[in-house]
Amino acid sequence: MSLVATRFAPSPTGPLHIGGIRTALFNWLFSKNNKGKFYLRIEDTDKERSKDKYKDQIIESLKWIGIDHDDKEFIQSENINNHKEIAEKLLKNGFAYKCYCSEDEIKEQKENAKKKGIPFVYNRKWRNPEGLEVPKDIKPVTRFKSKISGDNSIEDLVQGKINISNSTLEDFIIQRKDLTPTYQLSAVVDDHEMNITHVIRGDDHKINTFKQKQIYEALNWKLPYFAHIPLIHSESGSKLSKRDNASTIDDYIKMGIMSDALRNYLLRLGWSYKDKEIFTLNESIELFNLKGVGKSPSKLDITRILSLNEHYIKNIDEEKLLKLLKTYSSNFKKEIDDNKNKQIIKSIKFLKNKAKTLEDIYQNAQYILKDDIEISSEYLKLLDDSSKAILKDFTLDFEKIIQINKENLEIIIKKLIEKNKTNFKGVGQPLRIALTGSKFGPGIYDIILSLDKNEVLKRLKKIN
RNA sequence: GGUCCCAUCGUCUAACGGUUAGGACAGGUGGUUUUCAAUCACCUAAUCGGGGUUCGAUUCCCCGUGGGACCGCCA
Repeated sequence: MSLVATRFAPSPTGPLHIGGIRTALFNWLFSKNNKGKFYLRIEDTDKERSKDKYKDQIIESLKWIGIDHDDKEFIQSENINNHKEIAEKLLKNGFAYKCYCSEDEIKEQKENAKKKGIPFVYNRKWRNPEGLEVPKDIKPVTRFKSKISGDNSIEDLVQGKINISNSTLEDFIIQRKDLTPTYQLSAVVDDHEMNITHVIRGDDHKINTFKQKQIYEALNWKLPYFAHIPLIHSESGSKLSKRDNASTIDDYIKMGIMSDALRNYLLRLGWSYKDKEIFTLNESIELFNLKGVGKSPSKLDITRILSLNEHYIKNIDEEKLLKLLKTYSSNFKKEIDDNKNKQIIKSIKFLKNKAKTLEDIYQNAQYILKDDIEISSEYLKLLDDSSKAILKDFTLDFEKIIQINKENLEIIIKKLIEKNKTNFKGVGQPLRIALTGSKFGPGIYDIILSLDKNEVLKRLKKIN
């Protein structure tokens, strides 16, 4: 058994959002840093909302960002018999009891509490069933016999010591009326069976910890370490939810964000190491620790993601960038034909300098990717007679060039500028429009040099 | 409402109780430039408020204020 084991335990009730990805990342990083294990557990005990397609999507998302789990993923519902057995054991040993309250009764208690402005805590009616008659028409739930008095505390690896008064904890349900176990029970049983040593999760689970701790104690099981990391907030300032826009991994992939960039962004969101901003995967494994995790929630900042992405686009190996671009294009745009590879590699040096996303590269490479350049009427208007004359002159000179390079092109263009008493723009803009169909894009020399000579001539002649 | 947690530039964050409170992103100004960019130089910008403790608080304590999480037969 290894010293450290962590797990990521999402419920497959929707696509993973990046808060979840970050939790997974921190767990993964922590276990890698400690040369331990990292497991994935699919918490699918809510049968109505759990979907296989989400399970697959979650696994895909993790894989995309570079997180791999040890062993096969653990499916919580497959362990349901064990959960039930433990519930029985708790019942038998007096740590839990059957509660025959009807749903209406509970509802009434809740409304009363609301009216009085006091917090709702189930009134523990069936904790002591003496003198109560068991109703025949009600299937009972199983409740855990929570401590009523005293204080309780946990030593959290991120939050420090957290105290709570036991009186605020209710006798929570561990088994539904259909006898299926609830989260509080299943999570504890599975964490125990999987020998999880460190539970790293969002701090929305903080209160659960006190409930779960009591289950551990009742069973005489060793309590794992807990680390509750602060949540990621949306721009609006509240907990990131599945309903927020652009918060799933797929949304970022679609935007043309690369996994390294997102990984780096998520790493630095809530965690820091001195002044360091850029971390390779290996660096992040070596340097990650729980001490560096802050306590306050952080806001999602898309410009930061973009700027990190820009950094990675500029620094990644060009062959790899081409591969990513092609994957991106075939997934979300138009497939890039292999016969364009050589040309793109040649151009990627300057294309990547003006891109924040893969989509930007794709857009700026349109003049290469499209065999037929279309010029919108708006731009066509810019090509007046004098511009056309310049293009014609350029064509004549260009045809004569034997060795096409920047120096030779400069000579021609300089000559044209002088002859027409204009500036570089006077020559550059018509050329750009003729060759790319756009006013924006890479430098003129870059464009010409990256196109085949015949292709340049073809495009120029089409204008005149 | 109850319980718990949090609080440094707009954002992400540094700072053994002693720093001109640092960095990054964004923003601004200027240089370079054929468009858009990129790039280079420089600049703006923060310790939530009030009390303590201390020779000295961003840092420790208390109160307030603000924000968040939880309060499901969801996980």
